[in-house]
Amino acid sequence: MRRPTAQDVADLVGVSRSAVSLVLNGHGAGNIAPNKQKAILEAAERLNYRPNAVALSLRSQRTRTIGVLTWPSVGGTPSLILRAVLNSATRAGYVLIFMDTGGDQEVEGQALATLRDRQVEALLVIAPELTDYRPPEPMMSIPTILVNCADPQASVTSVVPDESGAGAAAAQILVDAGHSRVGILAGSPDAVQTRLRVAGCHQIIAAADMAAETQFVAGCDPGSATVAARTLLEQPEPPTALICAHERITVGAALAAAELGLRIPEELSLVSLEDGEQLACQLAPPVTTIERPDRPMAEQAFSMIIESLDSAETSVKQVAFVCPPVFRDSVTAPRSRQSRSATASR
Amino acid sequence: MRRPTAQDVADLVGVSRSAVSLVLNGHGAGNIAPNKQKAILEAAERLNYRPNAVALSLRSQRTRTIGVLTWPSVGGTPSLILRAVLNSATRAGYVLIFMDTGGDQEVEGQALATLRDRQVEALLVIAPELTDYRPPEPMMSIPTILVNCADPQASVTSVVPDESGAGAAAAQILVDAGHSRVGILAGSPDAVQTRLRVAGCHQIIAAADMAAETQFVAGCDPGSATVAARTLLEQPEPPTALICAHERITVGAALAAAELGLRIPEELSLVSLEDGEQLACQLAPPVTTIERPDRPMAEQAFSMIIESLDSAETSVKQVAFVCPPVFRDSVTAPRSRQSRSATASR
DNA sequence: CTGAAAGCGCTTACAG
DNA sequence: CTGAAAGCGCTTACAG
Repeated sequence: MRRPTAQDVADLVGVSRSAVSLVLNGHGAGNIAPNKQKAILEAAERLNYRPNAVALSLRSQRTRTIGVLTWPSVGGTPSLILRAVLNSATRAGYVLIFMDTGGDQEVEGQALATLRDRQVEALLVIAPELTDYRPPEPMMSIPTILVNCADPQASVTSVVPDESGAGAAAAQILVDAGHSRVGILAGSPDAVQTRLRVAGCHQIIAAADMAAETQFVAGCDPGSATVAARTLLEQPEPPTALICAHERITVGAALAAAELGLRIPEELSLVSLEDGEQLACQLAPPVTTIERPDRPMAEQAFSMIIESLDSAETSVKQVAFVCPPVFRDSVTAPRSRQSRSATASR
Repeated sequence: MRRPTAQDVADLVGVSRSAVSLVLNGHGAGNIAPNKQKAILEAAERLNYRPNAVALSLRSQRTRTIGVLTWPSVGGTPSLILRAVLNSATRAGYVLIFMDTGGDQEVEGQALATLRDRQVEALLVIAPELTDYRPPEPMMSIPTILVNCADPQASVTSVVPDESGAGAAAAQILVDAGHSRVGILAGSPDAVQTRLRVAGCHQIIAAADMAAETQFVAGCDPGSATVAARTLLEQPEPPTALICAHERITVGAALAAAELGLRIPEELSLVSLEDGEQLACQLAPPVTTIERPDRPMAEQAFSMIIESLDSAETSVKQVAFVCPPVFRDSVTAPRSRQSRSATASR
C-alpha cells in the first residue's frame, strides 16, 4: 500500500496534479473553480494525502533540517539543552539530525560531510561543558552556532554561560551570609570551565578578603569529591562553607558532611554550580545553586539559527548568559557567627 | 557558491551526467572508456563533488533515515541508549531524526506524521524506564521497534531489560553474602518498572525465607530516598543490607548511612539497580550494581531494524535482556555473622 | 479558469 | 562504448 501522491489525488478528482498542488497550498482562489477546489480538498482528506517532504526539499531547495553535532556524544549532552533545542525545532517546523563528533577530528569530518550531503540548512554544535572549539574548515560554509563552547578565534557565533560570573555569584552568596573561610571543590584542573569558575570565585573571595582553599576533583565524581571534601573539612580550621563546581561534586560534599556529622546548613553551608542533572536540588536539604541556563541558551541558539536562515545576515556574535542563583536551604550564617544560645538550643 | 552537481562534473570533463553517475557508482567498467573514467574521477575529486542525498532519496525511494521517537523527551532518554543507537546508525550509513512524543497523544501524532512525511524507513521508540506502550494506529505501517517499553498486546517488536530478573539478581547477591534482613528502596509504587523489580526481589527473598521491608520513593530522588532509608535503618532491628532500585536512590541510601555512622559495607551492604547515570559506580566505595544493559539493548534494536528493512520479514518478537551484575565493594557478610574479633579489631 | 511543461539532482534502463 | 530519455514527487511559471 503505497503512500498516496498528488497524482493520486488528481486522478481521483479528475484534474491535473498542478491543480491539486495549487489548492493544497492555498493558491486555489482565482485559479481553480470553487467546486473543484472542494473536491480536491475532500479527495486529499479521504486519501490522507500528505506531500512527500523529500520531493518538497528537492524542489524547494530547502530541507528544513538542521544538523546537530554533539561533542563528543549525544550521551553527554545536557538533557535540558537537548530537549529545548528539539522543542524549538519542532515548533518551528524543522527537523533535527543528530551526529556525534566522537571528540575526534576524523569522525567529526565524516559527520559533517554526511550532514552536508543531507543538505542541512544549518548546524548546531553542542558541548557538555564549556570548552574551546575550533570549527573545521568545511563548517565555515554553513550557518553554525556553537552552544556551550566557543571558538577562540571567534569565527563562529557562540552561546555560552558566564562561567566566571557563576563562580562569583556562588562566592557572593557565601560572603553575604557572613562566611569568611570557604572551600572550593572544583572540577578537572585543566578544563577551561574549571578555570573560569574558580577564577570567578577567587575574584569575590579576594575582594572580600576571605580565606579559601581549592581542591580539584578530576572526574567530577561523587567518590573523589567525598575524599576531597573530607580533606578540606578535616583541617584544624575547616571552612564553614563549600562551593561545589558541579552537582556530582555536591553529592560528594554532602556525603562527606554526613560522615563527619556536619549538619547542612547549620554546621556547613553548601552552594552548587550547574545542576543540569538535578541532583543538588533533590538533596535533603535542597542545595542553593547557581544554575547554568541550559534552556535559555538552547532557545537563543535556535532562534539565532532561524534568524540567520531568514535574513542571510552573517555577523558573528558571542552571547554570554548570566547563570541565575536559585536560593534553597543549604546556606546560612557560619556557626561562629551564631549566638551561643542559638547553638546551645539544639 | 553552489554545491557542485553531477552535471558540473560532466561539463568539466565533457561527458554526459549519466557517464559521471556510472563511473562514480562503480559501473564504469565495460561502459565508459578508461581514460574518461579517470578524467571523471579526477574532476569529481577536484570539484569536491558529493551526490545530493535528497535527490538520491527521491530517486531510490530510500532515505536511509530512521525516526527516533523519545518518550516523553530526548532529555530523559538514557544516555547510553542514545549513544549506542546513534553510533550504530552512523556505522550503518543511516541518519537519525529525533522527535519527542511529549508523553502526549496529540504531540506524538504530530511527530509521527512529520516522520512519515520525511519518509523515515523505520521507527525506534525509546523510553527512559520500562513502561507499557500502545503504538498508535499509523505506526503499524512502519517497521517499528520499541526499546525499554513494550506493547501489552505484543503487536510490535520490543527490546526490554529483564527487570524482575534484575531484582532477583540483586536479592540473590545479598542472600549469597549471608544477609537475612534486607530493606528494599523502590521507585514509584505505580510504575510497572517498580512492580517488576520488587517482585523479582521478593521471589528470592521468599525462597530464602528472609525478612524484607519495602519503602517506595516516588520520585527516585536522593532526598526522599535518604528519608526512606533512614526509616528503614532506624528500626529496632534494622536490615543489614539495602537494595536500591535506582542509582539516585542509592545516593540517598549512602547519605542516610553516612548520617547514621554506618560504614559501607562493614555495617551496611548496598546493591543498586540500573545506574545509567553512573552514580552508584562512582560512590566511595563503588556500589555493586545490577546494570541495565542499555548499550546491548540499543544495538540489538538497531540491528533488528536493519534486518527488517533488508528482509521485509515482519514477525513480532519480544526480546528480554538479562541485567548483568557488576560486583564492586559495597557488599559483605552482615556484621552479626562476622566473628567478634573481626568486629573488635576496628 | 485550466493543463502541460520545466526543473530540483540523481540513476537506470534504453537506443544508437 | 556513449548520450538521451524517463522518472522519483513536487511546485511554479507559462501557454491556452
